[in-house]
Amino acid sequence: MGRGKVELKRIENTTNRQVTFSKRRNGLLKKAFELSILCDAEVALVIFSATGKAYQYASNDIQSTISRYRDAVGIPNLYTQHSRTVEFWRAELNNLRKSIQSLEEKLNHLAGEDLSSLSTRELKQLERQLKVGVERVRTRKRNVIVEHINLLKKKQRALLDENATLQKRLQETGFTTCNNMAEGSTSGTFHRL
Amino acid sequence: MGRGKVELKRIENTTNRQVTFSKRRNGLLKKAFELSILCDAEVALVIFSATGKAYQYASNDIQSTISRYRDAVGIPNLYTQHSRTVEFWRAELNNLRKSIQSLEEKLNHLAGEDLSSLSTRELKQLERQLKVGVERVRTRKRNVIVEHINLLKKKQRALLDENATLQKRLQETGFTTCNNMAEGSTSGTFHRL
DNA sequence: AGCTATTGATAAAA
DNA sequence: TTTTTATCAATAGCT
Repeated sequence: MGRGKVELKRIENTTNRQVTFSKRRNGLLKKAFELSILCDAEVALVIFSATGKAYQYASNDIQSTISRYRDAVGIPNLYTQHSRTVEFWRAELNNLRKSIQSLEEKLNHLAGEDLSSLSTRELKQLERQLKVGVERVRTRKRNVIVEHINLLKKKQRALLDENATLQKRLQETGFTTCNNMAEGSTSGTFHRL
Repeated sequence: MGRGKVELKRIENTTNRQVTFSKRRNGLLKKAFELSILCDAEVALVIFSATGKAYQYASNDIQSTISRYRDAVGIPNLYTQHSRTVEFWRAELNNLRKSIQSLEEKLNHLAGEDLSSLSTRELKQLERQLKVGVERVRTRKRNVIVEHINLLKKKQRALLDENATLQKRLQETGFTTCNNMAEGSTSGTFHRL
């Protein structure tokens, strides 16, 4: 069609190519439209020019037609994939929620709450567990206090040493000093235990 | 083109419609192909017949062309939406995991483990909490035992009543019986407390 | 599925 | 670009 046949290859002349694109594009869009009307077909057509401009015709809706096409061809629909992923995450969340519920129940039991569901046997075990916990906490508390005391003792000893050294120096430099000068000294402070 | 003009409306004659569909479909596919070659264009074409059969031409790849089209038109890409959803779920999961971690830490503390991070003040509080727990569990245990005892007493009383009634009936029917016949009776059993 | 008379599309030119 | 026009291509109605 036209004043001469055209080879089926890229039209090298830029102007020609662009003109032909414009005409044929319109023709294609028109024919797509006609096909959908005349034959009751669902058509979706997308064209990008070489320069990147987009043209489109869709008898219904591009998204839905493409989606239908994917289903027809058996390509897993993104929506399907999406919902599967969501299902997966939902299951994960449920698992974690259950874990949390279980942990909270245990915590409640240890706090002495919601015990009505427990048997005598379970109550005994719970009591034992709590006793162990109390004992360990007490032990730890004792240790902490002992450590603290030891630390303070160490500091005290260091300060005493320092005091002795300072007194000694003062005596060596010829000054006499009374014992209570150590208190309020700028080079060291006695901490009360 | 053809022996007569055609109105732009659905062809009512089914055979005609199907034949026309076949012809025009091929024409459309051919023209789509020619456009992509002659003018260096990117073309994607999807056709569904009225009967649901799918036909397609794509100079490059349907998926990529459609994706490009979406970008061009500014429709948020499904992939983007998808990854956003995933991000959302991931955040939810992380929150729950943190909750679980926190609960487990508390449980550990109540079990007297991993106490090194606790201050003296916190240790004191923990001990108090455990003591409260123990006390409540003991109370519950006591209550359970008391309830159990009460239940058994009630049963015993019922059985004693039954025995008395039975003895009375036996005496009324003229039989004499000794007391220990009640034990091993088929109508009632003494449960040991 | 072929065959043509016709109509429709479009290449080249303006 | 769009219009014109000469040609070629597509296809409607028949077989």
